[in-house]
Amino acid sequence: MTEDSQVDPGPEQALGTRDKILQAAARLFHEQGYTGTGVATILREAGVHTGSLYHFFGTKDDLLRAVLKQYEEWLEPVVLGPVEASEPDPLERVFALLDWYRAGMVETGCRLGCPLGNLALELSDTHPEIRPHIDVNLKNWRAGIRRWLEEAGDRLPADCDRDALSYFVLTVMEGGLLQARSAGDLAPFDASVAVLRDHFGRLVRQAERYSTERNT
Amino acid sequence: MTEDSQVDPGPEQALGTRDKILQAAARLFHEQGYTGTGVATILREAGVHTGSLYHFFGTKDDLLRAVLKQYEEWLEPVVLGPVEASEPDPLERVFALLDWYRAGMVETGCRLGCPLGNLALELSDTHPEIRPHIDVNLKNWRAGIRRWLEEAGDRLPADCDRDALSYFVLTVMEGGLLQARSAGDLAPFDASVAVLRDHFGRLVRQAERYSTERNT
DNA sequence: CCTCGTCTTGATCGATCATTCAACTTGTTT
DNA sequence: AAACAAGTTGAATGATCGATCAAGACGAGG
Repeated sequence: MTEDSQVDPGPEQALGTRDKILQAAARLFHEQGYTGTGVATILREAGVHTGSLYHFFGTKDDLLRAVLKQYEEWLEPVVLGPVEASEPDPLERVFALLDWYRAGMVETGCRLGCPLGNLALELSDTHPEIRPHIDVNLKNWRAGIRRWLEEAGDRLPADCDRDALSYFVLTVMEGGLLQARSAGDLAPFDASVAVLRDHFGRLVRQAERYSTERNT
Repeated sequence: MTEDSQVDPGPEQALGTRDKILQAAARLFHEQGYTGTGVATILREAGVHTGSLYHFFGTKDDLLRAVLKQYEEWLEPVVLGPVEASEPDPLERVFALLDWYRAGMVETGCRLGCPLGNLALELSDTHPEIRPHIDVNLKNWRAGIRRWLEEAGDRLPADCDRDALSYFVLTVMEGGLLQARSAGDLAPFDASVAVLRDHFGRLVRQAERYSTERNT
């Protein structure tokens, strides 16, 4: 019996035990937070047993680290890649990213928000050994955004601090999501994105102004 | 013995049992989060016993609500008032507020951050009955900021959406703090505030430009 | 067929979780 | 001084916490 007997299990069922745990843990940490999620719940949702979890992950902390590692690996293929594929304009990619997050919030009725942001605020004080792992993720996000800003070339003013601006985009995203979740309404997020767009508009117009001056 | 015997207890010791619990709970929720703080810890830090806590607060949830209520009452006297007293310029008050938060982060070595923001991300999904209480607090903050923006009058462009801008200021604050705590460094916060200041500068210059045009 | 390493099963551990409660002290009212 | 409410004490509850571990299942290599 080298071939599969009976039915072909769906791709969801085909996950190995380790991946089932990882998937369930990621979802539950996102929904309920790290401290708020018990190991027993992860086991139940993943459909595995105690020993399996502790076979692959020595500790609940280790499991969290594995989840954060997976987030690192997903950034390019799941987040940045699709955005770059759907939006050629580097500056518009910033807002496509924000829209992507917005769509996620609409789907869940203003719940959940950013998994990294949630863990960041929950754990960066109490779990010092976890903080760097969250920081690496945010750093990668920021590097992706900065790449777009640099691609934009002279469409942004030459003296514009693209590093600070890449921090700023993440800031707007996380801060906007925080307020949207508290309000149960996307208005705070939308208002924040609108102001960010206004700011980008001013930067672009300033760069255009300089460029036309140079050509006369 | 109608008069106090022996020593006059310091103002810290003079707190009633209820206030001691409230103070300890507020501090611990801020440091460790709501889920991460056990009732036993609150009792130990407050120096009271089980029954006392449940005499004044029927539930851990009720205690959290009382903490949030206290935050509401503290906003004017502890936050907005001092900022307004120290900084007469309404626009500069926005940045004085951000500086006030920054100073708190410096004191604690980039720890803690905003107590409301922490609770917002931790609980707005899992504790739906708490979410409105957090939202009211954020709404009050925003109202205070919007008051300043309106005081600024025509120093901001007439078509400038002050409501969106007040959302935006809070967004920058919370988003900047989140990144600063993850990084263990204030650079993300400072970079974000710098961009915000740049944006305000552009708004003010736009308003000035319009005003001089009108006068010629 | 046997054995070894990988993985799974599930009972079990002590610690901690939020909460309850009856007994007790204290201060005020009559 | 009797009565009563307000507040305190601390033991005890069952539930759940993260983690351990011995026993078994399973496939691969000899």
